[in-house]
Amino acid sequence: MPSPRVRFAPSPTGYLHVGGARTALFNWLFARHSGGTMVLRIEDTDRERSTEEHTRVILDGLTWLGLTWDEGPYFQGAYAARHQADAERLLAEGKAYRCFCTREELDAQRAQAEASGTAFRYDRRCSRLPAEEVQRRIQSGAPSTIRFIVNDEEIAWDDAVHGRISFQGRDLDDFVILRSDNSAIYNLAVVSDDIAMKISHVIRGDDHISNTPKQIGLYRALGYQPPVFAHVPMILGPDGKKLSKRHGATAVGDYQEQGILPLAMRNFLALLGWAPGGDREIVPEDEMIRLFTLEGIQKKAAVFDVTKLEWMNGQYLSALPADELLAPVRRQLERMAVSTDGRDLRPLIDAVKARSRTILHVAEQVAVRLDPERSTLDPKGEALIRKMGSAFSTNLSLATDALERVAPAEWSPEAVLGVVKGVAETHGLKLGDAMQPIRVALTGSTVSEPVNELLAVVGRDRSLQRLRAFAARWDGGASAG
RNA sequence: GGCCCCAUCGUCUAACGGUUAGGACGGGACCCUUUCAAGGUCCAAACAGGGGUUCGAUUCCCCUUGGGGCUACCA
Repeated sequence: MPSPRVRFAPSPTGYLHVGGARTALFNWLFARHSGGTMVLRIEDTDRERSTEEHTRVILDGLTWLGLTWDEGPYFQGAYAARHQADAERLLAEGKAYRCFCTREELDAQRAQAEASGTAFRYDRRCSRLPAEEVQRRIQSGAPSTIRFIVNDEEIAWDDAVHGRISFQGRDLDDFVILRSDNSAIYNLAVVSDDIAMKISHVIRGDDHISNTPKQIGLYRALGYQPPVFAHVPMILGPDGKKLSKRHGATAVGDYQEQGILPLAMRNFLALLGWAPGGDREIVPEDEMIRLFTLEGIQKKAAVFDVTKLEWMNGQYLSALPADELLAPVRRQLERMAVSTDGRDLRPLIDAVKARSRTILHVAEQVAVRLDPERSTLDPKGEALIRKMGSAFSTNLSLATDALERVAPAEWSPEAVLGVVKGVAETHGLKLGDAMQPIRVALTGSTVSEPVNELLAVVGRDRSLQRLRAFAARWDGGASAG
């Protein structure tokens, strides 16, 4: 068996959406698993809506996800001549005919059909035009399209994910394959290109199922064997509707922006509609490739759960060494206009990554450790201050006084821990009542790495300065603020 | 409306005729840490309904219901 050839064929009329990204991922996994070839084809035949900007964003998105292609990108627009030739060949062979119906006439027929409650099908009136009449109209300059003749017979195929799917020709109508400006309609362009590019497996979204019988008709009329079709389920929003802009972030770039790691995104997407079997959740690339099969793809549409994506991202974040997080965190800090003063960020990243779900979150926390003045008081921090009342600033001052006596050279997690413990003992405080105010003062939050490590990573001078200022601000309890 | 696809916890899924229907996210409880997380343990949570087939159906078939997609000189 020759090695499979697959393609990912986005149209550059929008950004790379998560649904498209997952289709690309499945194509890629299939190609890598089977030792096949992945072709990238940009379907830019909709001139009105296609832009170079979109093309670039789609390519960037695929690259970001690590979905490398072996051929292309090819641009469908370059093959207009072949598309037209294929249409004219079908015309010459009597498998298609010229249609002179105008858009207005067709709209009227459609409206009429709807009014009478019947399904609209093109009534083939132009197929009955005598040859001389067709010639006369062409001569007179009347615009025309080319329609493909759909025979009244069953068109079925064995879908690699759905099994057998069958349509009746009579339910389809003679669809247009070539516009009056001689440009090809999607269904023709795709088939013509897939034939030319020797595509053996068409892996695409479920929403193309109803196009498939038309395309199979075209393959046969053109004299070629249809490829294997695999229709992968849609990705839905939390409300169960097709994922769209109104659901918020749907473009791959949005998640990149939000600090999701490409490996996490790819892992998450792979598990949407496919499972490696067993209880696996975090699946490394080589395993994913080894285990992937079209038969393993789910038939049911899947809801995109951002919370689980973020959990998964957190898993990758915790597992990755600070070295590998350095670049994206730096980039984010730059965006936030945070100066790093040439400091080695790795210890700071290590301090916070286990408690973070996104790069954004890591960067924010790193920024706070670089300069506690950047911290903002979160609701839990505020609640703690309120709950402790005047004890908050009292305990904070007590701890600060003691910490001040630690020499700069001695400032370490161990030393600092000993000091705070000492304060708690001397004044009969629970350790938490001494620790938590420090945490809130330094981070604005009740969640962070162990407080002694936090103090160490922030540094002596910055810590003491911030602690003093914070104690003063909340002197006398929450009423002060 | 017509055609097509789909149906296991709220969500992602495992199960390929015989299981106390498993795991993960999220939720709850507890443990651990003389601090918060993280981590660990446990709990609640599903086979849409009805007919068949079968010794036996979540699993195979049919119907109903529900959801989704398509129905352009868009892709």
